[in-house]
This record gives sequence, structure tokens and C-alpha cells, in this order.
Amino acid sequence: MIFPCRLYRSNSAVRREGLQQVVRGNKYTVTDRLELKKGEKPTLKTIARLSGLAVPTVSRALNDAPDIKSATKVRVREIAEGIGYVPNRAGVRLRTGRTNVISLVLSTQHDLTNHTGSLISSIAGALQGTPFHMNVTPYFPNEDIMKPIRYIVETRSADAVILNQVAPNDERVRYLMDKNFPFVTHGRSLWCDQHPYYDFDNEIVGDRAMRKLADRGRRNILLIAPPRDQFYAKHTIDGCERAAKDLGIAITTHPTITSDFPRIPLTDEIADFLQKYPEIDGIICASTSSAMASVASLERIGRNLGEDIDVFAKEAVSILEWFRPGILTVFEDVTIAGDFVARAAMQAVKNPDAPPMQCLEKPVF
Amino acid sequence: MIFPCRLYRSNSAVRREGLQQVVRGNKYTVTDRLELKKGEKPTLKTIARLSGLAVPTVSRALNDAPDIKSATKVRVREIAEGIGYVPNRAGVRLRTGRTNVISLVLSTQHDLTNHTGSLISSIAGALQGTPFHMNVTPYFPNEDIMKPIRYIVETRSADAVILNQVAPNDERVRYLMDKNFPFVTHGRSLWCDQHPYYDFDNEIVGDRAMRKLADRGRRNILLIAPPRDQFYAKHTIDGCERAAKDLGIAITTHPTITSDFPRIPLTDEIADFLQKYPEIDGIICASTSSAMASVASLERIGRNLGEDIDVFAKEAVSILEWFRPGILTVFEDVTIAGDFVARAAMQAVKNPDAPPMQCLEKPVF
DNA sequence: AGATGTTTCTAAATCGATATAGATTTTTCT
DNA sequence: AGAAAAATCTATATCGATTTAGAAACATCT
Repeated sequence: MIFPCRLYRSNSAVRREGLQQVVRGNKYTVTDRLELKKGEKPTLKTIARLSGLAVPTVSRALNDAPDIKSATKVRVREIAEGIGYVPNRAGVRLRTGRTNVISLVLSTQHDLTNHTGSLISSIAGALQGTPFHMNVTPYFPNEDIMKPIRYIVETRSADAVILNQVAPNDERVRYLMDKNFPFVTHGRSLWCDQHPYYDFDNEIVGDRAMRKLADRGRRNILLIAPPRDQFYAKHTIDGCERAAKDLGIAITTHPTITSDFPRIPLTDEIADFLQKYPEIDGIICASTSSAMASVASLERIGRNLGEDIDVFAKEAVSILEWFRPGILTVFEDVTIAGDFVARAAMQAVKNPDAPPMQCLEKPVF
Repeated sequence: MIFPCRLYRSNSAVRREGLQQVVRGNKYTVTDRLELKKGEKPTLKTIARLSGLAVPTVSRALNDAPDIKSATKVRVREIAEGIGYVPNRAGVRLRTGRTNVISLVLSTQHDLTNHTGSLISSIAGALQGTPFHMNVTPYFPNEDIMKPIRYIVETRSADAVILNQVAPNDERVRYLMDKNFPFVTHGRSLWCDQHPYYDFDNEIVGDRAMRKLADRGRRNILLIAPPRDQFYAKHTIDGCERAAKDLGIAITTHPTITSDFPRIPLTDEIADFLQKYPEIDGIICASTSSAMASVASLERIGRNLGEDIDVFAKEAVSILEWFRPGILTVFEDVTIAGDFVARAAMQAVKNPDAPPMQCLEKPVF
């Protein structure tokens, strides 16, 4: 049946007869309604055809809009369920600007242990069953730290970002707050009271490390601290120094190397330091690899772990107890962090006015 | 100026006068052309306005279509460059179905060392400067291995997937080949001659491990093999057994444990095995953690590494040399794998008819 | 019955890109 | 010069969703 333009019948009228109307040029063709769909993926249009409703009605029904009869909502949802409808992400994104993507912006430090992997897995786990996907945007040591952030914000390629290795006065944090773009940090910034974050309380780590060493009679401690540009370096150092004052023992932060250095310089420098200052009887390490290097260097110069010197380390993967018996450790569970930052990111997207989710995790000894 | 429908002037005519025409209802409004853009993000429309060309012309110019004058292409590209145009991914995706996303489907094995992190970084590195983004879709031990794959294919949420931990008769590979969906495997399948893959030649690893141990006078070797469902387990075992026959020495694959087991059962079982079969004088380990467990177990039962027994291991992160001196190792550089699979995935997307990129990497001793 | 108000739905426009078909312009040929 | 062919560009429809404004259906009141 072909009707010229004038004979156009309202869609609702046509549909009531169980038919379907198609516009082609200025002609309206009324065809039989297809009760079943072919082997192609269902869209709102499919549901509209099957239900006899208009596409926007279907959309609003699925989004639980207040102006749709609840009987209609039920019917639409049943059809959607029945044919396995999944919203097209490109369509939603184009129209609304929402990407349903959370982007994890990571430095590509070639770390020894798999805590990056754990972080990624746990974030993905938290995102399971939600409409959110996870995108990983690594940045490389030689490139501008702002580049990936600016890219994401300017192209709106994610709804929120998750950052790690946060500096106190972090340029990325400033930028994101300024742009009012949702984000979560793994680690605190100077303005962390105003944004979502998860952090492990490294001040307590430092404090308790000192006390453990003091309990074992150690009086002159060397700290292999995290890189100074990251805020948790300050937290760790503060914790150690406060405890040192409290306990009346000595603490020295190694002046040149940090816990993220590669194996060779770490081992060499620590060995040198121990030989120059033989009174050192305890080492606190902010990472697994610096702990291994510490042990290697004291073995090199003939000191005895657990006897004339102790090593304390924070680790995110339990490996040091395999390495040598007697290393003192505290475990930082990165999967908790991943789960938290993922949920905080979703919260920041869905509910931007709610107070930001924040967690300062107490280490368990 | 407002013109009724009849007085509509062709866009080219209007533009030639340096004006711009807007359709509103059935009225056409001709306004002054904006020479400069405001503070919002540029689209093809912006370039069209600034250049006086039609939107499709701009699109085709940027895509280097053959029917656009090269002078026009230059002009359009200059404007695009000048205003910092970046194509809207949702627009492209909706229209073309191309997502410019490559999805890495990973198992969330809680691995000790950071080779997953290295893989992710190196893939990201290879994707830098291309239009492709990387998406990570982990799957969990308790869930259907096909679920993420089916999701990606059915919703077309990526242009290609990268798989690891490939089984000989891998269901995912079968499905993807059947659907003709671009993919790359890290590891071989039974049909790997027909699809892109990267694999480390574990047959050679097994062979050379045996020879190294034989060189050191070892005659009874225990193999802690990878999990049997993965193809590289067979390659490793084959390599060892072939060399064993060749060299006239004995090889036993541990019957119950595999190289991915957790620390405790690994250590216990290996210690038991060594006590039951004291003639064992060499162990080949397919992973870092099984090598550590092997060392721990022989220390527990009083055997001496490097003296009455040797341990050979494959590792993706150099850590065993820190662990104990004397462990024999071969290094598998995961970053090469990541770079290769990323390029192979892009190739599979952009040039589906070209022969698949394949690499069987020879280990370096 | 007619006016008024509510509830529920629909039409049309839109987001940004591209494919298709068709319209100009320019070049070539007779 | 005029016709035919080639080169270059434009108009329109489209992908799948949502927003807006307005229409239809139904209920309530006088």
C-alpha cells in the first residue's frame, strides 16, 4: 500500500491496526508489522515496532521517566529483556556526552611486583555489572604528565579518571578540580578534603615500623623513602620522624636514592651508606624492591639480617617472606584500594553533589 | 534576515557571500559568518563554516578521499590543525561501527610479578599516536570465559581483542574465527596458522633447560609445568621430553601441581616429591613463583642449591637472581609480546585480508 | 455537554560523523 | 562554440539514543 503525502495516517492509528508505516521520499508506505525480529541486534526501534509504541516512549520507559504508565514500563522492559536489548553506547554517548567509561591513568613504572595488575583487576571487579567500562591510559616517563589528562577532559573520552602517584601540589588535580571533571586519586593531594581519594596511612606505617625496630633494640635507622614528589613520601618520613623523637632514637632518610630506584644503584648506595655509617642497625623500606636491595647490600658487606641489623618493608605483594626469613613487613592490600576508587569514581559521576568518598586506610600489623 | 522556504538560496551561494545559513522550522535564517569560533570544541561543522565548504566535503578531505582537490585537502587540514580538531569518537562509532578500541581480555590471576603490568604498558605504548585506545576487560576465575568475548562481539564494543592463556582447542578462538572478528592471541592455538599470534617458543625453553642441567651433570629432572589446559604447557613438556630422549636422561612432570599454584601447596608438594624421589637432581620451573617454591622446598629438606641439585626457571621479571644466587634462568620479555600483539591487532582491523601477523619468539640464552 | 486539567504518549530535532546519490563546475573533445 | 566526460563538491539520509515541545487520550468538574 502506498499513500501519497496527504493520505498520511497517524502512526498510532496505523499501529493500532497492527501495521507499520515507513517514510520513503514524500510517500508513506504502510507494511505489515513484523512480529519477530531477524538476526540483527535490537535497538529502541525494534522494541518500538514490537510494542507499537514510539521510540522516545520506549526510551523513557526504560529510563523510568515519570510520565510513562507503569504498565507500559513493564511491557517495554519485558520486550527489552526478551530480545536481549543492550543500549548502544555510541548512541548514548553522542546524544548525552556520557561515555560510561572510567579511565585509569597510570605511570608505566616497570615495577617488580604485580600491584598494578591487582589494582586493575580490582577496579574491573568493582565495575562488573555496572554500565561502566574501564579504560587504561598509561603515560610514559618521558612525556608530559598532563597530556593524557588534558586529552581525556578535552575530548570527553571518559566520565571520570583515576590517578595514582599523587603529588601534594599535583598539577593534574588542580586542573581537574578547575575543570570540575570527576576524578579520584589513589593517594592524597593538598586539597584531598575537597575530592574523592583513597590512601594508605603511611604515617602510621612509618610510626609502627620505627616502634617494631625499637622493640628489637635498634637505635639508628636508615629510611629508604618513596620519591619526594609524591605526597606519601612526606607521610612516611613524618611518621618515622615523629616516632624517632618519641622513642629517642635516630632516623636518617637516605639523601640520594628512593624506593623506586633500580636494583643496581639501590644496592650499591645502601652498601656504601652502611659502610660509612656502621652504627645503622635498622632499615625501613617503602617498597619490595628496595627491601631486596637492602638485604643484598648488607649481605655484600657482611652484616647479618635479624642479628646485627633488621629490615622493615611495606609490600603490596607478599614476596619478602619467601625472599629471606626475618624481614619485618606490613602488607598494603591494593585490591581494597582498587575497589574503593572504582566505587568513588562512579559516585562522583552519578552524584557529583554528594560529599566525595574518601578513605584513609589504617595498616594492619 | 529571514527567508520563507521559497526564497531559499543554495548554501554555496550564501557562503560565497561570506554568510551562513541556518534552518529553523521551515524558515532559513541567513546570518553573518563567524570567522572565529567560541570557546567550544570544534567539529566538522566548525571547519565547514570556517572554510565555506560543506560538512561532507570536510570529512572527505580529512579522510583523503580521491574526489577532493588536493588544494582543498591542504586548506581543510590547515584549518583542522589550527583549531585543534579531533574527531568525535562517538560520532564515528555510531556511523561506521568502528570503535577504535582494542580490548585486552585478561584473566585476573593474582600473579606475583608484574608481567601483566608490563604487557599492558607495552600495548599502550604501541597504540600511542594511533587512533586506537586500549580497553581492559578482565575476567574472573569463577565466571564463564566466553562472557567477555561474547559481550565485545555482540555489542561491537571493540574493533579487535587480544587474548592470553590460550588453550589448544580454545573456545574463544573458535568463536572469534567463526564470527570473523579480529583478534590476536598471546600464545598459540591449534589453528594459529590461520590467525595472528605471538608466542614465546617454550619448546626451545624446555630443550635448552634440559641441556643446561645436563651440562651440569644432572640426570633426573623434575618439571613443574604450566597448567595443562594452556597450549604452552604441551610445548614446554615436549621440549623437555625430546631433549631427555636425546640426552639419555630422565624427566618427570609433576603429576598434580602446576606452575601457577599458590605458594604453600607448591612448596609442600615439591618437598614431598623430592623426599620420595631423592634421585631428582634438577628442577625446571615454568614460572618465577614455582622456582621460589622449589628453592624453598629444597632448603626445607636440606638439599643444596647449585651443589646437589639445580633449579632452572623461566621468568618475565628479573627477580630470581636477587632471590638466590645460582638459579638458572631464561628471560621472557613481555614488552616485546605486548608491542607485537598491539601492532598485529591494528593490522587485523585495518587490513583484514592481509596475512595475519605471527611471531614465534626464540628465547635468548 | 462542554470546559478544564492530568496523564500519557508522539513528532521532530539533535548529537557528530560518513555513505550515497546527485549536482555543479571544469576540462576535454569535436 | 557546444557536447561529452571528468573532476569536484553538495544535499540528504543515516547510525541509536535522548530532549523538547506539543498532541492525544482520559478524567474531573461545572
